[in-house]
Amino acid sequence: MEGPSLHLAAEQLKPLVGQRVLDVSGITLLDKERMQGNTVLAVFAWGKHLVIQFDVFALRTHFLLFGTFEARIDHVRTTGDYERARTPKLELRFANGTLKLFNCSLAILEGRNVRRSYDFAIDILSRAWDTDRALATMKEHRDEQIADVLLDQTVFAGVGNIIKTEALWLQGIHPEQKVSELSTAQRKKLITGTRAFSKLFFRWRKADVLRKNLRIYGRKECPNCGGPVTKKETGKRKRTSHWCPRCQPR
DNA sequence: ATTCATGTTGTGAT
DNA sequence: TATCACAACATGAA
Repeated sequence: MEGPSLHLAAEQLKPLVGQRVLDVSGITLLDKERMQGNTVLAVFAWGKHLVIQFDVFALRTHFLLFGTFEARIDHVRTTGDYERARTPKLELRFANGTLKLFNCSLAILEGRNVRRSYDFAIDILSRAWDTDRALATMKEHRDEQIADVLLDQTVFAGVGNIIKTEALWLQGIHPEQKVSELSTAQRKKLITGTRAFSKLFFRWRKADVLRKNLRIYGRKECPNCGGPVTKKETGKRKRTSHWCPRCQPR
């Protein structure tokens, strides 16, 4: 799950703020009983994290590759997911609804305001996003492939393989290009383009029309030139990249 | 039936 | 010390 999906989740779960946890269950090994009777003080997303703040601690969820959640608040189903029979890792019941978290990595963060421990300047979807900062951090990775740097959560928190792939295609940049081979203008355009695409991703995801709007990810032909798309694991991260060798020359 | 995938962390070998 | 391959987690869609 990429950043925009987490920001959407946080938006959907806002009605839980002020609600008290009436019941806790699930197969997590965390001390989940701590949440029993506790009130949700805030819900927010940072990068690929979803954070639910309680009084003196917070619950941090990372959905990794296979994670999903299901929420019904005021009888409204807030995800496109269907009812799942399997046991949630964690289930929280409130007076106004229920939240189920599946196949995710959970952690308890100590603190009354863990939001302060997150640096929102590197969250691709945050209002606090700092392009100059990203430009500067990028320089510290000049020998790495750009596809690897885009996935680096300490540089572009929230960017995942789809955003990476689409953003590179939109800018006509080959995923295996090294940062040092890109001009400053190219880097700037890539950064602002990645952020702009992330916002589109959010909008499409919300309207459940993401897949059909992806132009190169998972495609066989380049929508720009009609040529064949190359699909290959790239970089030290060995994540799949799709690119058009004609429109994204090395 | 098999393979692949919107991801990260930890371990042990080199 | 750094880097790397690999494992582990765990499920749905094609």
